[in-house]
Amino acid sequence: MCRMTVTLSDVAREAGVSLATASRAINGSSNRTVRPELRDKVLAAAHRLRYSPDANAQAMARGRTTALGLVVHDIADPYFSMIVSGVTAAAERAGLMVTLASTDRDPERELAFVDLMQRQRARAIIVAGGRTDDADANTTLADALAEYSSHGGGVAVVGQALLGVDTVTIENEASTSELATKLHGLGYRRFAILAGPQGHLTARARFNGFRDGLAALGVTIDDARVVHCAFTRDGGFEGMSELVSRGLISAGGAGPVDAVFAVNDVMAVGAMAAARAAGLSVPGDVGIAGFDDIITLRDITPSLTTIRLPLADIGALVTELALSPARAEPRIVPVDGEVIVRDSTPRRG
Amino acid sequence: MCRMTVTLSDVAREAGVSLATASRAINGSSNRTVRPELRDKVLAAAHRLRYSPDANAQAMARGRTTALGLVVHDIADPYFSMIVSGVTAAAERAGLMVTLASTDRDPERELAFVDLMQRQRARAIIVAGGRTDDADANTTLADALAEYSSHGGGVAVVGQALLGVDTVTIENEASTSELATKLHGLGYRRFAILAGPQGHLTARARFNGFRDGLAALGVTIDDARVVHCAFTRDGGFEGMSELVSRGLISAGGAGPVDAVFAVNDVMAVGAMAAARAAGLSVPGDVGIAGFDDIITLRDITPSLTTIRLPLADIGALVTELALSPARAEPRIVPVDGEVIVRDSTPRRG
DNA sequence: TTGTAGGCGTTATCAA
DNA sequence: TTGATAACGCCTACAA
Repeated sequence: MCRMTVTLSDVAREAGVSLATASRAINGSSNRTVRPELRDKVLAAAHRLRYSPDANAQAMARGRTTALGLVVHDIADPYFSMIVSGVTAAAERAGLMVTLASTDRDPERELAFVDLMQRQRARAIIVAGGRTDDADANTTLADALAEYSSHGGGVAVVGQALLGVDTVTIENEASTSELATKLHGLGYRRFAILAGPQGHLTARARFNGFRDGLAALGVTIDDARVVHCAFTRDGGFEGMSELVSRGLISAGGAGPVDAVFAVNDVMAVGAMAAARAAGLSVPGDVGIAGFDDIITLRDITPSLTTIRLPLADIGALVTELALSPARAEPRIVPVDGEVIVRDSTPRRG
Repeated sequence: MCRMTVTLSDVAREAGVSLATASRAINGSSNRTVRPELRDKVLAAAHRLRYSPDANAQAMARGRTTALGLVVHDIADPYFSMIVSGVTAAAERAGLMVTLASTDRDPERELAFVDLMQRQRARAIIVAGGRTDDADANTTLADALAEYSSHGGGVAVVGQALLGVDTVTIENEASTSELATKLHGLGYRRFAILAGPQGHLTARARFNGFRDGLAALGVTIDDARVVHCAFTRDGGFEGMSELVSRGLISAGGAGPVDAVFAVNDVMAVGAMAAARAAGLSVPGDVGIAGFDDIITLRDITPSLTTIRLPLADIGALVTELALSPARAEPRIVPVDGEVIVRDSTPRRG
């Protein structure tokens, strides 16, 4: 039934060769030097005994592992699951296995995972997900990553470049600025913004870019039209409800606001739901735009004006960064978003 | 810069104690026996030297790891990412790290991953995702899992109970049968089905359940109204387009079909898009129902009649199964779906 | 309570 | 080309 584990020694004995030879035959070590005849004998023995190499022992002997650590805020969020998809694909290509942690934005859990990967001697760690402006948390994480990195581990993050490591940054400002310009070009003039949580840097960047884009066109957004809310569907719902209850949006597009920009797609969808719940029509009474171009939401009605991010590519990219030899200076790789205008913001007569 | 790795020996020397004592102090081994005074000295030394235990070495010495393998078909699919979310949460509670593979439904990659986890001596392997009727692939996978299991690894799958291991099954037939009954109760009589791929067992079960539920009410579905298509959004789109082009669905609900059941939500959404693209209205011209109750799609318009699955719970459940001591007989844990009627299938006058 | 020493399964060095 | 044998970093009887 459950005989002891078969080790390489067993295989060697079975094949009538030395341990060293068996090792060489099975993994074709550096100097490919083992007579085919013996090699086959070893392989046959290994197969016969159902030998399975112990990866932990190999890792120890070789001094390197085959693990890649990946931290995301929330794996159930389509934004992250798409990035993870890109990472797993790239990792598989690189012959690595990915160890995943979904930390729910908890700095302590992020830290714990970095420590865990450090102990696992993982080859690299990837951190996905925007930071907040919690300087302590960022510093602590940066320190942990630096410590890990100083022992030869690769590190890369997607988000803001403030962890002192290779980073894939999203051109949030530029993209939202462009979105603002396009919406303006479509005839929108009176904007409100569902700006996400206060300390959320990605949310902030998207908000700033949008506001600045408008400012460049001479349009300003007063504070009463900026609602801070959770970075989630429910946050969008509540934010929009707030706008409605403030009397900013009303039927016939006659309200003080003719378009709402939500700093991500799921918020935008929540906002749409809130609008409907309030008896308002989108885009009839108000236009709505989001950010991310989440695939699952591509069939929403009306189709959502948004900014497309190549999330899977970003995952692949950050993996390459994490795996490539470290530079003295951290590399920053900016990724552009593409504004996509759809039915949720038709031309405003 | 990159000094050699700090080992436990270094810590022991620095603390002026033996290796054994250092080991006991740091991990508080079985018999908690180490004078507080010494313990503190060791801990201080460890901290001073920035000691990080080598998990691989520990795994080898202890003879057990802390890894949990998880295979899904496609991590970018919200169905799976939700399950993964449940698994990662449960794994964290159990003090395990999860190693993820997204296999894109490729049997060879599934196998490769099981083998990989076998070599890693992972504590357990979880396989999420319905099987196909490819007997060879199923047998091969079952064998690999059995082999793994015979070495003491835990195994559990969510899907069909044909791998000979603990399984969380979805009550596909019962749920879809109930859905059929409810739709019938709402006045629908002339159904078409977007049935998914031919060999896909989950798709088949959902189709069968729906058909049987109708049959019990004296309603039959002839083959012309069953379209096989990919288990994806695009599959749903194409399937619906096919139905339309066959002249089965037309404006005013006057066509031969008054409701379409898609075997999952993303297909249903694709079908909605196709209906719209064909100038048809949902639910005006045709009702549509799906399966899964994907959260991200909960705000789709019209809101989708579907069957809710507690996906995160399923993830937690399958994790518990995988981690609990193996039984002689595989356990089968059925999970019910809950029919949720929404706007996409209003009462039919 | 602490220390000594053997072992975990491989790889790698160095002779033969 | 092959084979002893020493690491690899840690845990754990067993002995002191």
